[in-house]
Amino acid sequence: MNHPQRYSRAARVIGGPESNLRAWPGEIVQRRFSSMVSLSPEEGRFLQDSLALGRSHPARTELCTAGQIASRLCFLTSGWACSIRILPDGRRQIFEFLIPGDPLGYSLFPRGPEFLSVIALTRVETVEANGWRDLVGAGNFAFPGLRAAFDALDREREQHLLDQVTRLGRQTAYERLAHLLLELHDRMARVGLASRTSLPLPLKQEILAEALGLSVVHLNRTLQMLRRDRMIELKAGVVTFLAPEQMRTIADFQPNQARTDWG
Amino acid sequence: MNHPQRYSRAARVIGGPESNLRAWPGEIVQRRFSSMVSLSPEEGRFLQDSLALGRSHPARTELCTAGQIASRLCFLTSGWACSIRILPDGRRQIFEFLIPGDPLGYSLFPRGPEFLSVIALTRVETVEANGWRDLVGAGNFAFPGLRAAFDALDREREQHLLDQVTRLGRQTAYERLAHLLLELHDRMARVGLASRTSLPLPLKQEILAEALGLSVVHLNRTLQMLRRDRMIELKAGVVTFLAPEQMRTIADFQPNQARTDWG
DNA sequence: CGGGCTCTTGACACCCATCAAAGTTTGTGG
DNA sequence: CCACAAACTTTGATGGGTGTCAAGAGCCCG
Repeated sequence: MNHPQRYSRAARVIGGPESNLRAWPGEIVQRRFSSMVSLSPEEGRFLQDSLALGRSHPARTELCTAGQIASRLCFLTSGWACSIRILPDGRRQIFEFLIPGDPLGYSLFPRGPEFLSVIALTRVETVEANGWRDLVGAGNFAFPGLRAAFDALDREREQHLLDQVTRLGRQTAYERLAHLLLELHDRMARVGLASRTSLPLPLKQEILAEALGLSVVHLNRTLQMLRRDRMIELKAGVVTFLAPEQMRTIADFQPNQARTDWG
Repeated sequence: MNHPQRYSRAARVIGGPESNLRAWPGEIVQRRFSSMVSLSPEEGRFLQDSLALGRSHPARTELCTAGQIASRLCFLTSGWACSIRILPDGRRQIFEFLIPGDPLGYSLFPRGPEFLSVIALTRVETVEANGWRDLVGAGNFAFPGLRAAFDALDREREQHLLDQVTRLGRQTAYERLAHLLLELHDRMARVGLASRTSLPLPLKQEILAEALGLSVVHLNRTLQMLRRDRMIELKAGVVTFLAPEQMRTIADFQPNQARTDWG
């Protein structure tokens, strides 16, 4: 189901993110960490050196279950995934979207799929990190920046969940969708995968509906309302924001607050 | 606004939980920890000795903001509280209820009240714990049981949030309310504050509505449907479960999975 | 060119919010 | 202990947001 592939650091030289060659997967993880904290040169090197085994997974694959201890620390380096719960009667609720740079449930504890599963929404590339045992969970003061980064990742995940609760509990379909699009744009932009006004969004409307607690039909109509109001354009899987400030107000969108260095 | 009061361990002798005298507040925290992990005698003693300053807060008081670093570790020893977000237009969304034994946002990071606030729903007693710096966050292997307990607390909070998302996103009002009541009963029973079939619930319907993303009126009607279907009785702030198994099926309620010792 | 997917649109029903007002309980002061 | 006010619960009427069912349109891919 997945195809292991080893990277050497040399690959970094030949392929940047814009290159046609396969990009060095550490690039995106590096950007993700830098968007939250400042790493020392040693920490940056440790991070790069720890990233070893790359894998590719087709869409719809289960990337990890909460049923197994996530002993290996993995990052998404390309593609989209989500964490989801499936109810016995087939209803599906998406908790959170995962984009390149995000960790794959590194804090998962053995719990069944009725608790949570992580599923690839597109073709996805992951990279496995080694030597993190002493950094995650147990304290390690040799790399305070990396520790801070993991704390920030936890806080960011918490913010995503709380925002998700607020959307579902207290916002209309229109506000929900606007808020989610702004969140995704914000996150993608922070790792350099979105321009200031546009967002590549390779998701079926069914997926957005499952995240926002709506039916596909109603999600479609809401999307069209956003277009009719000239809030967004949507062509070929790319959302363009036409009135981002107004949208932020309508959706009560608060930008991410998890970063620790405000300088 | 709050009235500090010092406890000595001797207080444990004179007042048990059923006593008219003020109960030793560590009792409930002890039960909370024991419901998740097995503590060694030394760990139990450390836990008890760390609990020092008790405080009392009237209902509607703000217990802690996400705006201040929660440098002090606090536990709720009596009464109910909740974590909540208030939108600019006044809409309110409750994220989670806090019951006796629960920690009060110990992992909070400086973020404003537009992120999250913790508010007392009834008169509330808290107790402050000292000497935990090295146990929470940084690794401490002298007390593996306590470390495991904090991990379990994190996982439980995560479960509550994911359940909350599922309720709001994919369940009907009837299922939502049933699920929440079962969760609260489960949690209260685990710390010895609920019998096998009943649950003291000192909450206004308005509060339940704010947690479940419903209007007060509709929450009231849903409550009556549960009564009409002879699922519950509700008298004088006490819920009695008449068909708990059937209710679990309807609400797809999964009991807590965060505990580490399954023996 | 045909067969799935996905997106879109329409019709209809229902769940739930809102507004309003009547009951009921709780709290408070005399 | 009573009287009264305030808060909370309950009930009714009405409208709107959203789900469901169904069918057509666009698109991709074999």
